[in-house]
Amino acid sequence: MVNPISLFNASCTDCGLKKLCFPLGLDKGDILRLDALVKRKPALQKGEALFHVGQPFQAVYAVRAGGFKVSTVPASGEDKIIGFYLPGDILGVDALSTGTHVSTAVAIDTTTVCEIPFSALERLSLQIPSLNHQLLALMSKELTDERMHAELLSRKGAEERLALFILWLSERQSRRGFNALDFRLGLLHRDVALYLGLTPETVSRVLARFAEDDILSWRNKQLNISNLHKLHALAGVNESVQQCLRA
Amino acid sequence: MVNPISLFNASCTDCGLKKLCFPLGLDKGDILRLDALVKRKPALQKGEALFHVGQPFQAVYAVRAGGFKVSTVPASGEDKIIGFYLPGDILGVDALSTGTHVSTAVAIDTTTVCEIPFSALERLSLQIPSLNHQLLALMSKELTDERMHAELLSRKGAEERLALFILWLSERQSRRGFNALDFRLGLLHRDVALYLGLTPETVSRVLARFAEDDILSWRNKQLNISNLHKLHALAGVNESVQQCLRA
DNA sequence: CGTTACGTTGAAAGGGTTCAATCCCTGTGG
DNA sequence: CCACAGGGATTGAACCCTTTCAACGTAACG
Repeated sequence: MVNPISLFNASCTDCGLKKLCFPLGLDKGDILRLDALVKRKPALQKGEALFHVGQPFQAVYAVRAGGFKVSTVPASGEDKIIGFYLPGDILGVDALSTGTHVSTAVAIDTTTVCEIPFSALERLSLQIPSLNHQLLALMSKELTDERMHAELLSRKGAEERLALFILWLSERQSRRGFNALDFRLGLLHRDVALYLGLTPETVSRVLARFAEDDILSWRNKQLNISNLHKLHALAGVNESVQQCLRA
Repeated sequence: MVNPISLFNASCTDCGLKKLCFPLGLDKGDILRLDALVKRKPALQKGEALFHVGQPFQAVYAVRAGGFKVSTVPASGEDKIIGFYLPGDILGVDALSTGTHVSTAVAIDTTTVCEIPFSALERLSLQIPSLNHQLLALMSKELTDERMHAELLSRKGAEERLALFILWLSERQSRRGFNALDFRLGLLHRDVALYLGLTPETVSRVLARFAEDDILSWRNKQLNISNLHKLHALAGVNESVQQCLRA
């Protein structure tokens, strides 16, 4: 019989997400050294927190399945939401400079992560230049994401914000090898509203309008984009945003 | 006679900003090695660009005097503004992962910078762990700043946005050793508006209200805060924002 | 099957934007 | 030294969109 734990404990080498995750750009030997640091953790249930504001920073986490919403307050996402993390994303690095987590990550679904103790990672990165570069690139990605968030929030209209947000999600889906036009989205309207600086009511109304115009439908956590072109137009995508989308 | 170029070419060791800049946390010898990489550049005039969107990434820059506004478009800040950089700040790192600048930095005053070639910096950082850590901390600071930007943009009211923004500037001033309640601010209302997702008209109106209520005055590029307490109240500062402010 | 939380829909109200006119400051040239 | 031009700042009024508050519908869970 195949060991049932083998999948759970899949090494970085075998992981389907290695092209999105840390191993990107590392050679086989280095991946093994990285792999030795990684601790696979038992799954978190929806609503459980991976880390809290104020907690000491000890590790970064790679999402394997499920996802997180991250907010700046201890409560489970009642305040402003500053980001979403999906499979292949790495979270926790925002605590790097202070040594203390400044945000709280809450699972939006049943979620599994890989834990990578940071002190060991930092030590290893001094020996593997490309890993060090990876670390910087990771921070850079965080920066790009946060910038996209600001871009979203600076849009005046609710339609623009939502259209661009969904376009972004779609882009992220396709990067993970999933269908970019039809995918599951475990987020609540409320979460999206908190992320975009809107109210759930507005989100609902805009989505209704989108459905009306045959642009997309989002029912029962399933998002289906039927007219990508119109969505692009509504989002007001320009060159610089295009770059952020691709990043 | 004292060599007039000596001030211009002041080493990191003698620089008044070393507590804010890269050398932070480095010992004397390492500062010298860092210093060897730094190129002091002639001053930029108001409106001149330090780097453009699309330009290859070769160096990061530390602001010595003056300041920059950074936007995501090639034109000189006509579109959305994503950040301001003041003395002691380091800019350019957002190009790190792509190798190409994704933003344009334009001087808002007569401005002098130190240029640090990045490839050399990255090489040196592999030899000096604390410098490597500095690099990560720098990225982390960029992240915090961008998060603050998102925080500002997610505020619903114009008063809240402006109040918090000014509070933030004040905090940055005091960190540089300047008067936190009365300082020069080379920004146009228009720049602030573009940064905060508002119109110049709204900024003007809110500032008029602030002056009316004896909270602050901003005339002729001179900003004077007369009632910090009220400003805090208007900004709706909470714990997590407080942390961002201090960061 | 009922409870709870989320989603939807409606009408009213508030605040920022927009557009346009005027003012003010700066720097320029006569 | 003064006059003029230009860009930015101010002020006013009308409009539009989001928020707010409330009620109702609906899906998931025990």
